[in-house]
Amino acid sequence: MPLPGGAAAYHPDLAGAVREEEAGEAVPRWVVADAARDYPALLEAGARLDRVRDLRLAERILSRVEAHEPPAYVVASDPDAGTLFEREPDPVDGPAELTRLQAAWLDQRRRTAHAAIPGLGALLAAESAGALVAAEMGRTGVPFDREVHDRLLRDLLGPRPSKGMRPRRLQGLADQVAEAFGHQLNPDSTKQVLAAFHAAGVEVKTTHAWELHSVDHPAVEALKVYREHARVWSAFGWNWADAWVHDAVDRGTGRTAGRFRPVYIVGGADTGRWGTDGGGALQLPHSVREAIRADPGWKLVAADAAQLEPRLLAAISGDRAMIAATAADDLYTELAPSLGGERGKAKIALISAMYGGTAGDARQLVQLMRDRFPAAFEKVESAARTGEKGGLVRTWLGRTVPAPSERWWRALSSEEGTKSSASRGRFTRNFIVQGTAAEWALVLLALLRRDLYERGLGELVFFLHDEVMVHCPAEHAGEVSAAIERAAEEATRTLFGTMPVRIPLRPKVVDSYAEAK
DNA sequence: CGGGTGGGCGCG
DNA sequence: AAAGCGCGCCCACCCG
Repeated sequence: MPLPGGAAAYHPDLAGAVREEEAGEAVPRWVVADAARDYPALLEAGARLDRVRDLRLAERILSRVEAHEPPAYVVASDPDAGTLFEREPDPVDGPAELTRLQAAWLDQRRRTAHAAIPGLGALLAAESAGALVAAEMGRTGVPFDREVHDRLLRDLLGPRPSKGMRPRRLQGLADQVAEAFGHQLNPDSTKQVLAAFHAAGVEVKTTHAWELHSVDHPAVEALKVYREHARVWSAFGWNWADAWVHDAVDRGTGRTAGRFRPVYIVGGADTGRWGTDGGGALQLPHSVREAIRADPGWKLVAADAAQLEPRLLAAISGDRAMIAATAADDLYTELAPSLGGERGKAKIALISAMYGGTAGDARQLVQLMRDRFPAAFEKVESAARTGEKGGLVRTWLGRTVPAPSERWWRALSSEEGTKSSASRGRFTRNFIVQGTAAEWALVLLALLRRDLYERGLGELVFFLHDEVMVHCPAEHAGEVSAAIERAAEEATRTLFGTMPVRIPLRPKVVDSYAEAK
């Protein structure tokens, strides 16, 4: 499917044709050049796509899969190479764009087969489904109550100030910081704050909260509160709402309702996690979440996967003892007897193993991991070792790390080499876990999206790494909760078959996002 | 003056 | 300077 604008040249009503095909007996899998670019216009015209292959997203995944070997298309002995266009379906009398899309799609299909990675087809399908979800959620938006948001801001900051001024209470905090130092200064200026601490005889290297934590000076507390409030004001305050919250006309009632409409970037992170382009949807502070509210008569069903990454580490490593522990709702509590005795220690042991932490208790707790869960430990260790040497690692379904840069290889033989090598090792160590978690979530989204649509239960409105949120009529909330739990189960089976790993998604029916978690 | 970078901190 | 992963966003600051 080429871009809607250009498509009009040879199809006067693309959206209409799409609607017709989608309603037909055999639902197609559309080949799209770039759903993020092309799908919103179709949605606007009322044409929903059920299944697609997104060539742009697939290309990125494939090119990284292939980074370790010569590209398939220059391998002369490849029997497919010469037959590419012979296998092409009916010739198309369309713009060159269509021919190019078709060739690109066939090429990707051949390369996918050539890569011989069992999960790769599923990954490409899931990534493409993600593109649909992202566009649909971006269009739908998160239900958002501007009045509640305004009240939260006023309580925290004081009334909305005129342009160029700090809110009253924020200015009060700035004054407190200045008073504590005994002179005027801009608390937003690291340079000035650092100089002020030095003048007061406090020899800190940075003004990070964690470094100031152990500093005994009256400015510390005021500065901490100032920064918290300043962040809400600048990144999630009135100006943010003006830019990102729109009014939507409520179905039925005709009332207008606020909708926060971020722009999601599918696969924005190397690990396959999503990013956002403006709007800060993935960093919404807890302090403003109360403003995310269901419409009257509707509910939000918010669900998050507890300890997603360690559960996936258990699965991808095949560590039998750890897989058995995933039967528990709280993995950390379950593993505490084996990992340091307390829940908190078990958590540090697992997180440090996945992140490559060595400080404090971590080193010792990671040793416990090695002793008690050797297969899980070896999985992340070997990923780290591979990365340190410049090797490539993959997620369960085959998403591959970007190859190290030329600069990285050059640095390897220099003074800096040890540091960059260790850093790369921590990245690849974490990549296999975070990346597999991202693809589990993608599969979940794809399954849930279809189920919600087919049964008309509600709409996906938010996704955040290991959380999903559905907005639905109150009477559907129970069914939506069940659908979410089922989708999680099905996603787990899709990735891991009969392996007895458990990855529960816990739905909670709420009126406001602040009540979730 | 406008773009690029680093500090700092929000989220998972 | 997190001891340890992945991001985005804002501000101050620097440089051309």
